[in-house]
Amino acid sequence: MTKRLPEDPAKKARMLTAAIQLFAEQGYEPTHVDQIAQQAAVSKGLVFKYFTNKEQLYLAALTAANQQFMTVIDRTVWQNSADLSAMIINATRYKIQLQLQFPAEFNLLMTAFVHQQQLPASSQAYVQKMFVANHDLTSELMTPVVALLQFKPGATAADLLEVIGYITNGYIHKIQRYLAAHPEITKIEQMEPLIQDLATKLKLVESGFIQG
Amino acid sequence: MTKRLPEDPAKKARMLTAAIQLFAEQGYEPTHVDQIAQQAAVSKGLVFKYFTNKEQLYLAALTAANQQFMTVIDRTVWQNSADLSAMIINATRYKIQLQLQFPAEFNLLMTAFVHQQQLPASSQAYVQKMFVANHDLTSELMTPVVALLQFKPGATAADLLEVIGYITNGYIHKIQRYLAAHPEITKIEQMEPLIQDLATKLKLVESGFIQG
Amino acid sequence: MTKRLPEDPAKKARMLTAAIQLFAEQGYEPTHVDQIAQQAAVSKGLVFKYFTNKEQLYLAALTAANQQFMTVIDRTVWQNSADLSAMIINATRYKIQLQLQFPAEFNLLMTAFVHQQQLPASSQAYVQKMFVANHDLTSELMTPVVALLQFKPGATAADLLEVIGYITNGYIHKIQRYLAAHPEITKIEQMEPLIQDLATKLKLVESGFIQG
Amino acid sequence: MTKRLPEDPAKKARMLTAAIQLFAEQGYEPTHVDQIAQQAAVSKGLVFKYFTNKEQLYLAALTAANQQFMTVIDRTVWQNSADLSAMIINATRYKIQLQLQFPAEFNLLMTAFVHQQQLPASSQAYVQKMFVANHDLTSELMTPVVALLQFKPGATAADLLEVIGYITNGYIHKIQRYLAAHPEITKIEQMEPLIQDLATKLKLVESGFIQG
DNA sequence: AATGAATGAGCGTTCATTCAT
DNA sequence: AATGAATGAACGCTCATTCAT
Repeated sequence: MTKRLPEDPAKKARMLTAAIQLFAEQGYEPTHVDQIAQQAAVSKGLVFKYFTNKEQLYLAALTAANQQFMTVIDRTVWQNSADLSAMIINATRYKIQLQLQFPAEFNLLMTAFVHQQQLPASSQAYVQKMFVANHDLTSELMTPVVALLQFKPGATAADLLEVIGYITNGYIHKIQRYLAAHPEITKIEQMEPLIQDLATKLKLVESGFIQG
Repeated sequence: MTKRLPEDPAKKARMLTAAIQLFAEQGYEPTHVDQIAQQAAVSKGLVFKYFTNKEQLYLAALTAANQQFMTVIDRTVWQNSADLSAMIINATRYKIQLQLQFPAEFNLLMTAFVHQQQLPASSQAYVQKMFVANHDLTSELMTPVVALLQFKPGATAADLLEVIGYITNGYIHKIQRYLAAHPEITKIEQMEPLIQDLATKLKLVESGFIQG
Repeated sequence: MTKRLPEDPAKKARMLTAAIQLFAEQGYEPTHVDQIAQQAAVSKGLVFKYFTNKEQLYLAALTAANQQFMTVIDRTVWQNSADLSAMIINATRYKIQLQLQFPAEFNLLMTAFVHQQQLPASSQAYVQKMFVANHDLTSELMTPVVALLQFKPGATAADLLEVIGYITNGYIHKIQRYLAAHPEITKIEQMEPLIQDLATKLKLVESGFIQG
Repeated sequence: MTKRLPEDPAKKARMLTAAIQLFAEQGYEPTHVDQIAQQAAVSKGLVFKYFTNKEQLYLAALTAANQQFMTVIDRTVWQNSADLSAMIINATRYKIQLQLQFPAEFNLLMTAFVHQQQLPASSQAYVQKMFVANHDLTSELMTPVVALLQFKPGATAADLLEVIGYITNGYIHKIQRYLAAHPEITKIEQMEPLIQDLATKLKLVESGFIQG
């Protein structure tokens, strides 16, 4: 309803791109608005006109990064999988692909949780909500696949999802560290060994590590 | 009566306590030396006399928090366990106890990794080393127990340790969030349901979630 | 109306003027950037934007003061002189004129040597070079005149130049002290007695004080 | 009349020695009371008890350095000279000896004039007076010798004394720079060439540089 | 008398934010 | 709308001075 200010979308996009990259690389405090403006090839004043203050800019960067993934995401990756392990492998492979494609956005979201405490309370709630939504989406996509499984007595779908969540989360961090240490990697194929390793582990979680 | 010492241990302790708490709550950059001095009820000058500069103070806080746990830690918790799950449960219960007893120290160490990039390079190396040492200690304590297990074909002790690492790590964060949201909890007994839940999950990882 | 320039020359000039005056009056350490900003009627931040730090500001003040004289200096004063005494008198009269015209600049340069040891090493080199250049210029201007003189046995042009250097140097200080004590003096004519006195002395040095 | 506080003369002397050396080496501002106390092997508190504040300490150091020379000075050096040049040479040689013997004191007095402006007005007056007294002493010692000279028409004893003052002053600075650059020099004999050079110049001033 | 731990005003410097153009 | 010069609060840190012991 409220008439939006006429904003140049190209400039706004450049600012967000710069913000995403620099906040992801350096964190919240060490990134200066000056830097972002310069990298976006706009004036500092315009950054404040479009985003009010540094905190809002950070939040906008976070939202944009999240949107990036939400827009691009291909749900069929989750849906067209034979079984749970295959699904997770597909999903992980897909995430790595996204990470290779949008490294700055990916990094920003990964570090966002951590920087929450450095932001005013109001922002923290927003970040929180975003992550909950992400988590819910993943659950939603996984639930139908898990529902088909035949669980042992005492085991539940929720338990398995939670455990898988911890493992994949840990693995994503491992991969991120690996990619950061090996910037020459640009193709998903080069990550295949790690993906297969994760597959093995997930299979073992399904069927059990221990003889008996 | 009390002889004035070159370094008053009471004051130094107050400064470290304040530093641990504030760095843990707010992170490195947003915490100001003034704040720490005020909370420790000493002058700003004294903080610099005792710790040279803000970076060293952070490092000292980190070291003190780490020492706290290293000193107090009871290795028998790991060693006197019937099986792997029992061991991890004992360890987790023990960690929760420490977290309840030294919440600020615990939080500081948990966030230290994350703040690494915001610290000068020299500090990063120190933090890194500390965490490697911690990880090595855990591995050392766990290895003998895992060695006794009978693994299924294709499963290895290393795989299991890695997976367990991800799960317990995720669980520790879950518990930390839970405790932060429920400050009324002061006794380990109140956390018993969560611990039992973790136990169930670990058992399932050992034996498998899926029928057949 | 006035276009806002990246560096407002009026402001920069005000800062330099203030810096020259205050550094000259008080020396390097006792002069505070706050003071300079206030006297120049700009914010402290702007001083740093224009001059990076206090040391560079001092150097800029020094350079500006030096430039002032280099630009204004009229070499014909040295060149169109009948003999050595006349030349030195002309030069001295000219220096007094400059001192009356740019007292702060003059004072700053006079005290610069002395403050060298209180400046960071990098600045010392610069100051040193500036003074050597000044000395070289004076020598260059004087050499042709001295070369025409008929020296007594045992006397050399170099000796005479050195002695004259000590005397004029001492005299310049004397005049500077005199002007500082008599701020009502604004015209070179009022200094004529001192100049004539110096002329007499230089003549005596040429021909000798002592009978026989 | 007023009962003096019981002061330990040995400690006071150590403080003054340290103050003289450090103020001479580093100047007023860059020298810290901490440093002086440490070098004097007394507590910082005692320095303030004995000298009230840093400024008074500086003044005391100056006075002590001056006293050092006043006490030690051998007036016969001036008095037992055949003629003016001999007298000045003797005096200069003597000053160099003092400079070698009490380098810190000598340096402090040489730089005092310059640091005057960095001290509060009250101190400046004191320093001023000290230098005037020194000058008067030199004049008093020289006057009888100069009085014996047979001056050319237009030349006066006062003129000659002034000119000689400038030259010797310039020369003392030259020697001081030379000694600072050649710390291996410890004996007056090593300075003899410079002294002879000065002698030559003074003779030339007496009799004139120029033929005819 | 003597100490040196403790203080805090004040320094140089940074950077988010404002505003004249 | 867009700029970037200008601001000033706030930071980390120093050091003359004080005062409990």
